Amino acid sequence: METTTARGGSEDGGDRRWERRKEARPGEIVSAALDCFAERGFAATRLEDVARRAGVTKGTLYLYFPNKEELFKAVVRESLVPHLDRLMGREEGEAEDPADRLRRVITAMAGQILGSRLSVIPKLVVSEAGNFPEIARFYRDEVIARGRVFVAETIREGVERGQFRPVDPDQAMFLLMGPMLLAALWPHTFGPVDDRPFDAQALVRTHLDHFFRGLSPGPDTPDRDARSP
Amino acid sequence: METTTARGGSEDGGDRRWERRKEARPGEIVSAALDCFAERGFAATRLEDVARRAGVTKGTLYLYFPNKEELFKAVVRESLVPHLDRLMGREEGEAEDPADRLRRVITAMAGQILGSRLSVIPKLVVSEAGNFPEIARFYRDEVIARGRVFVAETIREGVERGQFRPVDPDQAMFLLMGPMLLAALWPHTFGPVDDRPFDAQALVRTHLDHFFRGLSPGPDTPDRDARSP
Amino acid sequence: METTTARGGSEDGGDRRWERRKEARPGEIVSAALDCFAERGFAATRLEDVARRAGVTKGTLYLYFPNKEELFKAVVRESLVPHLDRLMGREEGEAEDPADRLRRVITAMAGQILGSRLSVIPKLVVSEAGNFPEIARFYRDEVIARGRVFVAETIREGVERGQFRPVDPDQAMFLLMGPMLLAALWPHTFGPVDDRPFDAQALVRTHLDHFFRGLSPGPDTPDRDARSP
Amino acid sequence: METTTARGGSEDGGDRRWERRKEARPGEIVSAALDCFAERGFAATRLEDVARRAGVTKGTLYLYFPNKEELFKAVVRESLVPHLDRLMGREEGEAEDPADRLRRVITAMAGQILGSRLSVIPKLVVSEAGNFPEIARFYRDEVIARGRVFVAETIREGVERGQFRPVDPDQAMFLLMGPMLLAALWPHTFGPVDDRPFDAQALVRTHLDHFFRGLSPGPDTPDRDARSP
DNA sequence: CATGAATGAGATTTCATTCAT
DNA sequence: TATGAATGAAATCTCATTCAT
Repeated sequence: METTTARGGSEDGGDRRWERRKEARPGEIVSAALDCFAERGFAATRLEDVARRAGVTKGTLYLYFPNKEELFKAVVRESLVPHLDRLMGREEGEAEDPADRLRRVITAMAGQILGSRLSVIPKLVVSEAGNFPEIARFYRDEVIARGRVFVAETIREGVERGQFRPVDPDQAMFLLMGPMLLAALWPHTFGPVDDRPFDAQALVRTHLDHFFRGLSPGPDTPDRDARSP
Repeated sequence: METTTARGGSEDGGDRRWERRKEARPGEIVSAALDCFAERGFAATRLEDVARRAGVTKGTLYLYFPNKEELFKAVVRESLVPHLDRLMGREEGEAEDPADRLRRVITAMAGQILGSRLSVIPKLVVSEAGNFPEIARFYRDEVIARGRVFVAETIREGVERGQFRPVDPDQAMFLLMGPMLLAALWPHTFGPVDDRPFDAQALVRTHLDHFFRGLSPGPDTPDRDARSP
Repeated sequence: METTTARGGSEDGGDRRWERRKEARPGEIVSAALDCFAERGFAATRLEDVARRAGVTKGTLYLYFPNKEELFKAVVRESLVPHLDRLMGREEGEAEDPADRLRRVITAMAGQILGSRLSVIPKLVVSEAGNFPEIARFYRDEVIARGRVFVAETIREGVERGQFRPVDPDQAMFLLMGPMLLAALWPHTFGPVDDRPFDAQALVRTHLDHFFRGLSPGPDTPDRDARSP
Repeated sequence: METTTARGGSEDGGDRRWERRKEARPGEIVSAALDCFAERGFAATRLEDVARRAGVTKGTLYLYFPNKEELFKAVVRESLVPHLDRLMGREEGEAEDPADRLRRVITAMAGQILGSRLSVIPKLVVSEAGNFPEIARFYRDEVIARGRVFVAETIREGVERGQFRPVDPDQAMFLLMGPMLLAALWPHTFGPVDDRPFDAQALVRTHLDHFFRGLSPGPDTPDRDARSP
């Protein structure tokens, strides 16, 4: 469908250079859309702005994407998913222990996603999911599910190895991702109005440190009261 | 779901328009607005919907609120802020130690906010802050700032007492609130499309447990690498 | 200032002083309306502003005037017409010759009308006549007609006396009033955006001078070409 | 009076919407706007009426004019200004003496402007200037200023040549334009309610005659009293 | 493929007017 | 007589989407 960063090398070499645009278009549009969404949000972005930034006209957008929503899905698919695939893909030798692997992936996420314009995507999803369930479904399937499996498996492995104390892997995943989400949303939400500096990278480092402390199978159990009130 | 106060028919003799209820109106409107915002989000909510649900006409809205944005701020001010004030107010004797106090407040927040329709408010703020900076500023001043002080002070006190290991109170606050935010956003974002049950209360309990573990001044420091990559 | 007219001395003397307001009300409202109309024009004036300035509420306005249009007519009737009646009323001895009489009246008009907030009224009439024919009719009957008769008669008298050259009295009236109208409209139209000073009084003096020159039965007829092209 | 291009039915196969006539549209819209403004005034004209009369939809208006005010300015710019430029442009040989030139221009104005629907424009400006200062400024710059220069210079020239008695050129301009303004406003103000015929052309002829009489450097000065009262 | 003129369905906001009190 | 809460009908302006060219 419409595609992609794609264009997997196939006919690329041909001499019909003047047709290059045709194949580049969708990618250019998607990139322009991400920029616009990042600046103004989904609803407030006018397709005309996207078109202008992509160097085409509004009509052209509709040649590649049936509507604004699909354009948004394309943005997620093209911009975020490949990153995540790369990040979470098993390394070659993969002798890493679970903690190291999580640390590596989360740190890379912090660097490559939180530190880039991609960090708006979670905000966009949160914002639009309600009115565009299709977006929610898509994001859950394409992004959340991948992360869920990766984190939960890694946690489970760590628990099995006795490296982590016994925890519910799913809950652990939420605990791991919570501060990450906050770090992603904060600059887009309060950045422009808050004067205190916000260092997402530092926060993530502290988070990882704290997270693994809490996960370590230490002898003491400080929970006086973990029951509900 | 259409109305509430309703109006029965239209030509029926009993004309319940022109009811003067100056006292009750603002509250009813705010409540109706919260419902509508919860269902459709801020931007997608039409003032006509709010009016209908509150049993008044569009014009009446403007009698009490100068514009949509102020209506939103009123929702936050009337619905959320009083809760927070109550939650974070010092108890009578207040001999609690810092951990107990945090635990109590967070648990109450989970019960009273995460478990209610108020949980949409953070989502609304995240969604609309970009286009309505005034909302962001307002929320930061009225909500975030309050919480920031409370949490940071409590953490600091715990650190001073030697109850917590030395941490930056501000970062600790983000770590504490991250999973809370996730718990608030999740149902409104993926609730309708995700089949797995999501138990915010249980997540918060686990979170608190894990959070204080990570904060305990245990002897071992498992951070192999807390430096940036 | 309040105005004028009305309340024709009849029961005024009574001791029921506390009821005075009731009788003063219409006048106060009319005066407030004139102020508002002067500041913002007819259409842009909100009845709420009029009410506030008159120290009453919107509803009260409707006790005295059935609608905005009638309020406007009342303004003209109460504010302008009495002035004109006084201005154009024959003096006691009235031995004046026509030129002196015109000069006196026009000069007084310049002083009392052009120099006061009453000068907006012509502007309001021009502005609203199209949408409110009733206003046009009313103004023509109550204001224009009076002036028409006065000026035309005086001119005719001057012509008969041989003091003025023979002219059509009606056309002469338009020629006399044209610059007066311009002097009334200019400040309300271009005053706020034009930096050059505009001295209506001086203009009127020059106008009278020039007007009577043109009217004097001099020997020479400079019109090379008074025919239409 | 309703429409023009019309659209016949609605379900009929021949769909005449979606006609692309980029060249013609702005002119048609401006013309339709002038008609509407003439009928109802600026504020009371709904853009929907303009659109319907121009045979387009509301949205199309905004393709060519960013807002109602700009549409009005376009009307003035396209309809009135070119006329004036033509009228006041120097003739070829231009040996005319000042009086002849003024006479020619004013007579042409009377014929081409007073005698056409363009005569509403002054009325519109007077009506709306208060609420739309931008319109006032624009009109002063584009129309008044041109006329001011032309008339004042011509008068000055006449004075220098000894053809006119010494007068302040600016005041003379107001005196010249006063009756012209009256002639323009009258039909739009009292035309529909006044039964007496109003012959603007004849009035202008008389005005010119009278104006130049008053300007002629005759020996006698009839002003007994040109000083302020 | 691409264009961009044209559409048309709203959405917020304003205010003259009404009427229960 | 007076109030002022409530109404409801616009009116401007926006923008995703369509489609003739």
